Amino acid sequence: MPELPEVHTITSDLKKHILDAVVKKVEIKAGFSVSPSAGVFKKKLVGRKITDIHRVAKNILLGLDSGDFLVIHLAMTGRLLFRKTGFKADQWERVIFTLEKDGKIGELRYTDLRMFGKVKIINKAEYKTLQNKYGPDPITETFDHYRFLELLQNKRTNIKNALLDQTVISGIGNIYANDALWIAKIHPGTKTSDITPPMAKNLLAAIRGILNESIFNRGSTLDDKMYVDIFGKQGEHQNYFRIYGKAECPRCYIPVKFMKLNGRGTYFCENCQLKTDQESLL
DNA sequence: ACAACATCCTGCAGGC
DNA sequence: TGCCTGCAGGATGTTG
Ligand SMILES: [Zn+2]
Repeated sequence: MPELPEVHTITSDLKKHILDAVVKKVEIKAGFSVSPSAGVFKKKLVGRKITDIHRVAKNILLGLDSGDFLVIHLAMTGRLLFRKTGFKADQWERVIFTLEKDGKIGELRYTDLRMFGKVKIINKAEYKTLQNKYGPDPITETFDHYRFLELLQNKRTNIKNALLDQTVISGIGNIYANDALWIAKIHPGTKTSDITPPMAKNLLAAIRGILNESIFNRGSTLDDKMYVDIFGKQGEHQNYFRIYGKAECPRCYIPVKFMKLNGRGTYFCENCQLKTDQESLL
């Protein structure tokens, strides 16, 4: 599923290929809703130049020369595919943007099997609101583990659920939450109130480490093949998962435990992931 | 106020 | 074979 590394990969590829492109045509497929509704959406987009491309949390933002932003959130099954006009139709096409850059025409296709994703145009004020609702970004923002711990402890829940809360820290999804907790040797069910500064330090380093590693590997493509880059190519980081989807702990060589935590699949090792500060036991 | 739960939707796997 | 159930999980709306 697209989390920070996958959205980062897509955003940086888009920056290389469609920055300064002009939107020539927009087609919204039946059954899919954009915001504002189709007529206004097209009017705000056709003829506009894409002057800026960046990521906010798991959103892809395309800044327009009108001052508006096209915001795309892929949720779980959304894809952005960059195709030559006439390239065979993709599965689950929802919105087709025809773009012109340097006299060449191409298409940016938003496809989404389950249609949980969002495609919308927002103005500058709404952009500010969007930015402000998220917790700090572990890749693009500098903050220390004391600040991180403070944010975590604003939530009275377990640590894994807090990591998935985008208002605490942005960009982490279920896969990297599982793996970061394994790297930091923290049990996913640990209450945020039981996290100590050394644990927060390890965890923040684990989060930054695993996200950067996945960015290097161009993201993770699961067996469902849902995440691919803008050229339809799979990521590689699924080959380096630590605990997510694993049967055996790579540190202890014992079976991995699986449970549902707040409704999400949670993998952990009951031997090396504890609910206490492991340093303090020494 | 806020944590936990239900919901949106489709495709696929597993059981009978 | 084919029907049914459950599962996947990001974000939001609802419940307690
Ligand atoms: Zn272990």
